[in-house]
Amino acid sequence: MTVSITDVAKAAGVSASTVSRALRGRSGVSDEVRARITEVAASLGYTASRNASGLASRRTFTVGVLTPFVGRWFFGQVIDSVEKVLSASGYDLLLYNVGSDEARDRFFTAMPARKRVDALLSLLVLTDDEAAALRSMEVPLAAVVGGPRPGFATVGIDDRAGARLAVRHLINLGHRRIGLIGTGPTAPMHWTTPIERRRAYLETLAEAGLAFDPELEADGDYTVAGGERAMTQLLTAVHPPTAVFAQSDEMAMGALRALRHHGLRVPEDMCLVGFDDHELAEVAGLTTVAQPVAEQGTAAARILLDQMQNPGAEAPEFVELPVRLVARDTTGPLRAPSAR
Amino acid sequence: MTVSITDVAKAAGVSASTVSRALRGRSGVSDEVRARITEVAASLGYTASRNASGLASRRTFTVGVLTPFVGRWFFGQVIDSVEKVLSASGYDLLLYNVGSDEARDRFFTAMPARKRVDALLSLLVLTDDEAAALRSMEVPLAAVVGGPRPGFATVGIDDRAGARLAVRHLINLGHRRIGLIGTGPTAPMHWTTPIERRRAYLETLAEAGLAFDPELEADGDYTVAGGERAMTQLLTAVHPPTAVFAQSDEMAMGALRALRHHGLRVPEDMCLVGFDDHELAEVAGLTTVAQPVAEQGTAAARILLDQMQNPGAEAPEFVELPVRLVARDTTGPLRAPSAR
DNA sequence: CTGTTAGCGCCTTCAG
DNA sequence: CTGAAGGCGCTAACAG
Repeated sequence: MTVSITDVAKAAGVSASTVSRALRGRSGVSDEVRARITEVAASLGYTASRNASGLASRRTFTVGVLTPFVGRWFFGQVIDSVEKVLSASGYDLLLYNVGSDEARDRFFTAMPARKRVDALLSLLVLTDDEAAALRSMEVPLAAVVGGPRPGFATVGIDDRAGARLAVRHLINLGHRRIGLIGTGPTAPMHWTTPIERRRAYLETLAEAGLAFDPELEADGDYTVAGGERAMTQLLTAVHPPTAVFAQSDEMAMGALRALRHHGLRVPEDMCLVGFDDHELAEVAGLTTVAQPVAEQGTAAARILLDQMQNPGAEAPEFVELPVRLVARDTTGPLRAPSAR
Repeated sequence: MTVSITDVAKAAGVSASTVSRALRGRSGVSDEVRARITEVAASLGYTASRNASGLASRRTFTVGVLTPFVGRWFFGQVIDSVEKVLSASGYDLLLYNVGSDEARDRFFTAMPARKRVDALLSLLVLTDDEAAALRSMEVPLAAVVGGPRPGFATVGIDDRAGARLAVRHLINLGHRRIGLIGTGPTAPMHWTTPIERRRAYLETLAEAGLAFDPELEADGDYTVAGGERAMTQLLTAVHPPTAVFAQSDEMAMGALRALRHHGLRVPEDMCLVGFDDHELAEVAGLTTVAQPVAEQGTAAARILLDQMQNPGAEAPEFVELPVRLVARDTTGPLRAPSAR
C-alpha cells in the first residue's frame, strides 16, 4: 500500500530514525547515507505522513484560516495571498468557512481546528466569547478584519484616513451636498469598519464647515443590490446630493447601476467614490480608496510564520497598511445642474 | 496543557476506550456513562485530535482541494460551496493553491496531501502525469475543471451547448458579422473549454450559412485586460463585427470598457454576449450564458462524500449541469450603422 | 457493557 | 554517526 518510513529504512538498509533525520535535513547523518536515503525515498515515492509526524513532534505544519466567505472578492484575495506565503514555507492551509450562523456555531462548539493547527488566522468579526475560544487553542493568532484585540496580531488599514480621503476629494471638487452609502443596523456588532468610515465622513464634513443632512445617508448593506437601493433612495431626497461616498466598491457598483437606470450621467450629474479598489473598479472607471488587500493577507501570514518559528517572540499588536485615493472617471468638478 | 482523552477518562472514572466510544456515538456504552462522559468532556473543553484519531483509524476526515486561484470569482464560488457541503458532514478542507508553476511543482513533487486527505478535488487542468500522481494517492478523486479523465468523477457543463446559445442568440437578432474573443496559444494544453466554445462558434456560424472570417477572432487571454485588448483589435478590423461573443464574462467586461473608450454605444453600435454569469454581469447589464458555478462544487463534494462513505460504490464519470442564456442590456437587434 | 492490549507512522531521547 | 526504545493521542481488536 502506501509506503512508510520503515519501508524506506529497509530498502536503504538503515534504521527509521536515520531516514527521519536524513530526510528532514538534520545533522548527524553522513553525506553518503543521506544521499542514498534520499534516492531510495524518491524512487519509492515516499512522503512522510504529516499526521504522524505532527503527533510525534507536536507540530502540525498547518495553519487554520477562519473566514465568513471565500467567494467574495476581498476574502478570496486575502486567502489567496495567505496560502501563497504559507505554502512557500511548507505549511498547509486548513480552511474553515463559517458564513452561516449554523456553520459558525458548529465551528465554535466542536472546535475542529483544536490540536490540528499551529496557528490560526481569523477573517471574522469576532465576539468576545469567540475570541476567547480561539485563545484557548493556545496557538499564535492573527486577524485581518475587525479591530485590534488582545491575543491577536491584527493587520488592517486606517479606515478613518481612507474615508477622509474620499470625502475630502469630493469637497475639493466643489461638492457641498455629499451623500453617504454605508451600513444600517443589521451590521454585526463589533464590526468597526462602517462606524469608523462614517465617523470620518462626519468629521470631514464638519471640518469643511458643511452641515450633516441625515437625508443624505442610506443603508447599502455592503452589497451590490443594497448599493442600488441606497442610491435610488438618495435620488428621491427633496434635495439630492451632487456626490456620494459609498463605503465599499460593491455598493458603489450598485449605485452606478441605479444612476444608469435613472438616466443620470456620471460624473456630470452625480459623482461617486467607492472604497476597496475592487478588481472591477477599474473596469467600471470607479474612483475609489484603494486598500492593499493581498498585502494584508501576506502580512498576517508572515507574522504567524514568525510566531511559529520563534515561539518566544513578541507579535505586533496592530500593523497598519496604507490607503490611497485612485481618481478615475466617476468624479469630477461640481457643475450646475444640467438642463435635462 | 491541552486536555487529552486520558484526562477525560480519569475525570470520568472510566477507560480511554470508553470515552472514545461514548463521544463518537458508538453503541456499547450505557446511557448513564455516556451522559457523564459527555458532560465531563464538555466541562474540560476536550476535543479529540483529528491527527491522532486519523492515525489510528486511517481516516483523516479531511478533503484536499487543489486550485489554481482562490481569488478569482469562479474558483472562489466553487471552493465556497465545496466547503459548505463538506463541513456540514464534519469534514475539514485542506486548500492547496498552486497557481504558479513553482507552487505547482512543489505540490506534485512533495505531495503534501498524501496520507493527509480522504479524498481530493481538483480544479486544475491536469497533465497526464499530474493526474497519475493524484491517482497514486489512492483516494476518491473528483474534478470540476477540465474534461473527463479516468479515475476522476468530473462535474461540468456542456461548453458547446453554451457557446451555441450565445452565437445563436446573436444570429437570431439579425447579426451576420459576429466576432469571437477567446484564448490564444498561451492557454494550457488539455484545457478543452476554449476549444469547445470556439468549435461551437464555428459550427453555429456554419449552420446559419455564415462564413468564418479569421479577422473577427481575437485573443482575450480570459482576463479583463485581455478582453479590452481583444475588442480594441476587433474594432480596427477592415470590416468590424456588429456583435461579439466573449468566451468569459471577465473578457466581456474588458470589451465593454474598450467600447466605452471608443465612444461606441451598446447595444446600438455593438452587441456583446459573455459566458459565466459572473456576479457583476448583472450590474454591468451583460447578456451572458449562465453556468451553475456553486452547484458544480456542491455536486463534486457530494460525489466525494458518497465515495468516502460507501467505499465500494461506483462514482459517476461525468455529471453535466445545465447552462442557459440570460438576455440583458448588451444585446439587441442589428441596426443600420449609426450616422455618427 | 467495559477495560486491556496493541498498534497507526513518525520523532525524540538515549545509548553505543 | 547510527540504532533501539519509548511515546505522541487515539482507535481497534480482544477479553472479560
